[in-house]
Amino acid sequence: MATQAAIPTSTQSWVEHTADALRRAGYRSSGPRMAVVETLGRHDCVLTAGEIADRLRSEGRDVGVATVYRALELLEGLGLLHRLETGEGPTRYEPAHPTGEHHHHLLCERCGHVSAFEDQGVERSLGRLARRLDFRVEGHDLVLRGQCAVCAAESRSKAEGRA
Amino acid sequence: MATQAAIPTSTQSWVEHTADALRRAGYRSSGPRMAVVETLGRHDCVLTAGEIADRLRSEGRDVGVATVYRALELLEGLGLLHRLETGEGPTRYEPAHPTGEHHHHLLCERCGHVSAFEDQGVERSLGRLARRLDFRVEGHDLVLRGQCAVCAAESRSKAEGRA
DNA sequence: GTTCCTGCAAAATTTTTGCATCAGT
DNA sequence: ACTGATGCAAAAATTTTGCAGGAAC
Repeated sequence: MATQAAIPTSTQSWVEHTADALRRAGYRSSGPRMAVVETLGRHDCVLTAGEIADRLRSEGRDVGVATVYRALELLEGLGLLHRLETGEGPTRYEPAHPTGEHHHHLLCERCGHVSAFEDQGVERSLGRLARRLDFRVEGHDLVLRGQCAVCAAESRSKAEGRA
Repeated sequence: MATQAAIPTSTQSWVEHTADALRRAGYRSSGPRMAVVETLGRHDCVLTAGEIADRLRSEGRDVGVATVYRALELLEGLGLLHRLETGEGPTRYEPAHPTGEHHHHLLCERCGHVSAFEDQGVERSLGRLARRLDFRVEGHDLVLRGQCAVCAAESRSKAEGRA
């Protein structure tokens, strides 16, 4: 029920869907803008604005940071991206799938690693909750904080060593 | 089950509990530090570092921003504060109650207002989920995004006016 | 040919840090 | 007294903005 495995992202289709959505909304599919979209589409994990700019630079496709930020802002406004803030470091972004299918995140507070999971039980609870609140719920963000398996094992063995 | 009413915060006791926890952890209960704690304790809603500094200044108790940030960092590290990032504006903080009792937030994306709610159904789902993951879950953050009742009413009446 | 988009660089915002001085225990 | 905490101011890190030139439609 709760999957922690790689989430199938059918990258290509999100990039295509995004290009369509931009055109339909009257925006241009310029080179730099699509370079940002393609970079996001190639990674199922979250990326920061800086990381996107760096990756593009290392591919020889220099795109100014301002352009990256503007593209991210536009895409998020169109519901094509999800934003994730973990409290450490800059804001991260990842593709939002048109199916409404989405996942949430596990943040390891020791190593900073972010991974994804899905859980239908939680989604159902959130759906029921949304119907009860005097608030028009349009989306939700959920982050579980703690220690990933690797770090948990490390801190366990350290504790044993000390004992 | 889902409460959106004011959450009883028994302010005084959190401030006292925090002073104790600081002392027990070997930290000093200095004037500026406790001024930050008391400001947080007087508000059940979230506050930013800047807001805390401003409130203190307007009370005549000037505390440097650096001190506010250092106090917030310390308190969060001791589990005495929760941190909330909404993606708009600076990080917000609020008291974390020693009972483990906690709430989550509703963020209105139109007016930026943040309110709180509790829901046992969601908490139970999250508990079940945590047991299934290969991850040592120590806490969770949940933000529901959308429109508050006021903004939803406004956008509804605007739509009618246009029709 | 328009109009939107980009890149650069400067500015704004938020948070962190170094260091001399001060206060809590 | 000792040691940690503060305040200031400078720096770092992240994001936004103005504007002249360039690219998409």
